[in-house]
Amino acid sequence: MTDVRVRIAPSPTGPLHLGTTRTALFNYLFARHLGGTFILRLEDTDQARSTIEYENDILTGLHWLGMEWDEGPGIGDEPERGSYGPYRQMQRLARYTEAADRLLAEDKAYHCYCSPAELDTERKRQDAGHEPARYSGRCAHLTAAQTASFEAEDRRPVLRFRIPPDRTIAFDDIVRGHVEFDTNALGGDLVIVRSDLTPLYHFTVAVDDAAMAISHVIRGEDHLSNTPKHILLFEALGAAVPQFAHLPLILNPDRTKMSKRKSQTAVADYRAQGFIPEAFVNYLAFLGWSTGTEEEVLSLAELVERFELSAVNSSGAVFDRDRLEWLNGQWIRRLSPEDLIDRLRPFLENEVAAGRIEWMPSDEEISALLPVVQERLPTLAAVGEVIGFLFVKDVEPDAALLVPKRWDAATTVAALDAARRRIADVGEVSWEADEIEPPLRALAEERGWKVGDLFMAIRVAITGRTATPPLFDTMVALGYERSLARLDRAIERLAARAEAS
RNA sequence: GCCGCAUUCGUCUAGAGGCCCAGGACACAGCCCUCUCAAGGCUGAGAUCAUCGGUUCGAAUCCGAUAUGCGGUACCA
Repeated sequence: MTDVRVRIAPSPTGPLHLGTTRTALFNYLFARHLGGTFILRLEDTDQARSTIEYENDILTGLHWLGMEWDEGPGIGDEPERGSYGPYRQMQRLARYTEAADRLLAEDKAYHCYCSPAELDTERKRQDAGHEPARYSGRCAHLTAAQTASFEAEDRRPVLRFRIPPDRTIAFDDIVRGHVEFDTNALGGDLVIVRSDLTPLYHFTVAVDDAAMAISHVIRGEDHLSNTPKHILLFEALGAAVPQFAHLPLILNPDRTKMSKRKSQTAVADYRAQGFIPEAFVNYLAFLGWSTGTEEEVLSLAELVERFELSAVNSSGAVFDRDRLEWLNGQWIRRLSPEDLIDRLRPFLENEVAAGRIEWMPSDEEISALLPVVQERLPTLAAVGEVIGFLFVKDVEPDAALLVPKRWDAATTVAALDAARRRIADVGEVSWEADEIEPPLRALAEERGWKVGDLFMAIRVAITGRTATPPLFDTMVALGYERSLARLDRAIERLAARAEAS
């Protein structure tokens, strides 16, 4: 068997897309599982839309997810690595020109002088007549005189590849099985070089896959219909035809192909929202594939071990953010404390920058909080919600929230006041959760209050919210003085309000 | 229009002729745990396996038709 060489070929015309990422993942898993080579090639021939920012976003995102490639740009400090380069199509232009010239010389391609407007009216006419849209082949056999006349009109020709008529192109797709196409339904001769002499996708992909000795083309289902064109091009180029595997599409909730119009598609956005790479990769791997066992939470290395291309599904998969969040929580809970702190730090800094918290907690403070925080984080970005109230000078509890539903304001003031005294009695030296809790339970029992009501009043007074980590751990984290101060403030505010009404 | 691909709980999926009047997970509901929120545990609801016909002793699994959906049909990738 020949060497396994696969590639991901993103186009830097937008930020790293979820679909591209999933395709990259499956290529990566396939290559690593078989000990093959994983290649990154940048398809940047659409100069109008490609930018260096998008290119960086794509490389950064792929690195972030841990899918290291063996050949291509952006490996370590090198501009690129690998002996099949260059890996940017704009740097391979000479190769496309050479291949195009060859096809032209062999009469497998020809110059076409039809203008876009002419082609457009032709298509409209076909559409109106319920005919399949296809290029008529008007320029397929021009005489020297006709060519000269077009040139005299200063028309700039495109290069068209001859699609042979009446042939059946068949291949065995690794995920879909046997697929056949009639070459008459391919839309006629294919433009492979623009009138400005830049090459087009179908052409560059075949030239490059051949030149880079790609053994398996693993890509989205949206390319299935293009495959016969590619096969014809491989043949014309005298190259071996690789194996194909067309992956099911990732879908919007309405089951159309996932788009940024209807879904969040940029990987960088998920990263910014506190999803971690372990979860992301884990989630994506299970879109269209599964191990066949009941395992759900698997690392990249475990996925590599289990991956089988032939086990990939053939029907599209709706992206389910709820499930991603669940997996993210699973992975966050599996992180070591040191690791979690490192990953949380930028999100806390972001909270500071956004003014949602007033200062940056120290590593020691975060570390002390971790046991109660870790299981409460669906995403890293949720950290502000969970412990942010500790890192602001004051909270301003809503008076309505302060009063438990079974109580009135007067009872609440009395209860907070009594609690404040018990808490003060604990003293700064004994300031531990186990020391604070018993006297407050005793207080509730003495007064015949529901423990939950008392604790809720204290919780809101101290944190300003009704959902927090365990109360006494929270108080310890806040500190003796600050806890008492917040209680005082709450009592004051509530008393003033009670009087006023 | 033409060509192609697909169709199992709301969603991701298991299932490759009898183990399936269909299993797991997310989401949802209830209960337990519990100071709230989570996490965790248990239980539940949820799929006439798109429809029709065929092959077979037997079909979610094989074949055909139909329907529906999606993808492609560019001097985009």
